[in-house]
Amino acid sequence: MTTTPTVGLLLFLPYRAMETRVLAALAEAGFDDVTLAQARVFQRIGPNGTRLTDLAEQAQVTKQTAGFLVDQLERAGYVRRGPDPEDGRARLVRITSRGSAAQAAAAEVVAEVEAEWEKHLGSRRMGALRETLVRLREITDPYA
Amino acid sequence: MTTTPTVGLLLFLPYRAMETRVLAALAEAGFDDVTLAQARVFQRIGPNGTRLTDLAEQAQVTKQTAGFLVDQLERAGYVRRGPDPEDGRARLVRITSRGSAAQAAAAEVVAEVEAEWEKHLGSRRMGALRETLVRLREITDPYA
DNA sequence: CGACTTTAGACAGAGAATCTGACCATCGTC
DNA sequence: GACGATGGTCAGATTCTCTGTCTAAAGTCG
Repeated sequence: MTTTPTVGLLLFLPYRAMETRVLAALAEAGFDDVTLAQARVFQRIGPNGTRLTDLAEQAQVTKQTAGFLVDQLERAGYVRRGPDPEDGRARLVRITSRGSAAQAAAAEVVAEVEAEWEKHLGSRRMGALRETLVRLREITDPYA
Repeated sequence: MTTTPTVGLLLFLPYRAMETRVLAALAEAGFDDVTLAQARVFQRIGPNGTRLTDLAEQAQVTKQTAGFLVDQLERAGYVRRGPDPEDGRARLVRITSRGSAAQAAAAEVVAEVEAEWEKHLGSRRMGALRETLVRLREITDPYA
């Protein structure tokens, strides 16, 4: 198969490569109880906490699913649920110190992989890629 | 959150948008019994048939999972399993006429979405994106 | 204020997707 | 022809995800 795949699939390949690398590195660093699905939600928790509904929306899963994954992250000590001062119904999912450590480890690998990509592509192309993707996000991400 | 996400996540967003659009269009066109997981495998079946093991490898799932999904695609009439003339152990997964019809419908939407992207980005940027992704594939896709 | 609608989240149960482990048949090699 | 590697299946367990239903707290409008 020497046919060039669609842009869609071409986008997916490096994304998956990144995801795989990050998850492997996390496991290596002792965070070996995080699953891919959990990481996809975890990744979206902001520094000041994020509501479950927002997490669900951004990860494009139902709030039940998001809740299920947050339960696990909570049991593993990566996040905790707290009240939302601005809304009595809502609860904020916040990152614990263990969660921060994991995030830091993840960020390190992300930087490493991005550096590899930049080395392969050249910094001009890498910069253009980043910029193009940001523009593309405008029409492909409803939560931009 | 106005922070620019990582390139990894930026790659994912348009990919998912494409995937969602294609699946919705397929459902619209009467192919409403295909799930996302099935489509991800289906997408990789070549015109001359593909072995289960190859499908599994490319989709990065176990051969059991690939087999499970192919079972469903077969039951729904999108593919059929046949012998592999070159290897008695192997069986080739081939696309049926119904499968081809679905593929054609999918290709149509892909072209449509890519046209939207090109309109938004401009043809120069779109071309550069495609080229950059092909290069990036060299170091991120073990099956390139 | 008080009734109505919406929103945030949880609980329960079912279904889909994925994995590990064990197994058989065929291929390639020596 | 024996032996390790490869392609595929079967069985069972786990993980992920969804639909449906429910409660509590906002928000809206008379």
